Amino acid sequence: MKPIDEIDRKLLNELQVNSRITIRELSEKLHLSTTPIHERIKKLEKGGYIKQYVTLLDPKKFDKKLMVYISVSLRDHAKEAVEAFEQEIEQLDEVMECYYISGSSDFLLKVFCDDMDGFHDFITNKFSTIDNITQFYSSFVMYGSKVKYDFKL
Amino acid sequence: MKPIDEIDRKLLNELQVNSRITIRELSEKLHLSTTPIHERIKKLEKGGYIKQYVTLLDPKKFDKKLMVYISVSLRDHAKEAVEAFEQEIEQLDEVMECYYISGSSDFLLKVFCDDMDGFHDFITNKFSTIDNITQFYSSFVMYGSKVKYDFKL
DNA sequence: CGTGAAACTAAAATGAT
DNA sequence: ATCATTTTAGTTTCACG
Repeated sequence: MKPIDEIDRKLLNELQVNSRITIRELSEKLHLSTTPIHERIKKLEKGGYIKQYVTLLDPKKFDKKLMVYISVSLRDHAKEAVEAFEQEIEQLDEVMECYYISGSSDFLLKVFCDDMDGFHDFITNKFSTIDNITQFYSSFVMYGSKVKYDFKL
Repeated sequence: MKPIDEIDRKLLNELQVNSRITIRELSEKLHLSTTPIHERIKKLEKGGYIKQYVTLLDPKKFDKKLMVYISVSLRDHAKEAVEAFEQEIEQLDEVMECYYISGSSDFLLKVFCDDMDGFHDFITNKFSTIDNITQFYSSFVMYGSKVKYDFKL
């Protein structure tokens, strides 16, 4: 697909940090009428540049007070075994992100739990019942000093 | 602030996965008129339940083809030294997330770069110039088998 | 690719229950 | 706290430059 120009960049920079901005507001900020703004957004959606418009909640307001990164090592690294692991992870609501990584472990998981009791329950009753895990290491997040979702375009 | 009820939960579940949904659509899905939907959203925003409406882009479409997790160990763990490190990280556009964690390292960083050359440049010219870093370990993300931003409410 | 206006659709404010 | 209505604002399409 055709490359993105300066107007698209400005458009996306606004949308990244506020997805509920109106087309009117965007047209004023970019000094264009609403028509090209509307058409460009549709084009960027169809072209796959825009993946999703999401609402970020405050996890702590919903009792998700604990964020944990878990490094996981598997025993069997065959394609089927890895995919089976991924499918099991897919079922777990607590796992927000799961990445296949290079290095000393195989997967890195970002997990949200209510608290330590909830994490204990997650590990004993859900996570550690998954076969093919040889070992895992949990890093508890004490706080986030930087969290953003927008790229500098 | 007062607790969230079943209607708020449904509302937030819809908004989490599509922040550009209209109030009308929400009113149809929840079998309510637009007024309470509108008021509830405003209340959830003011109450801090809703943090931000963001647009997620496809990093690969913007040449951010490499995602790397970096575990960082610091030499000095005094409050001022840790805050100084955080402030340096704040300046780096490549760092999307930075967490202070428990365990064998101090910080975990999520970093996006164009490619290996870009990562090399980031490490040599930006990251490793930060004082107080004793060692760091990079895990390259080969792929994400699960990435979501919505909590099950 | 862009403008500007028309027609359509939705949001916000109001008063009533 | 919700509904029905009105007013205000935003979206979308189209003829045209």
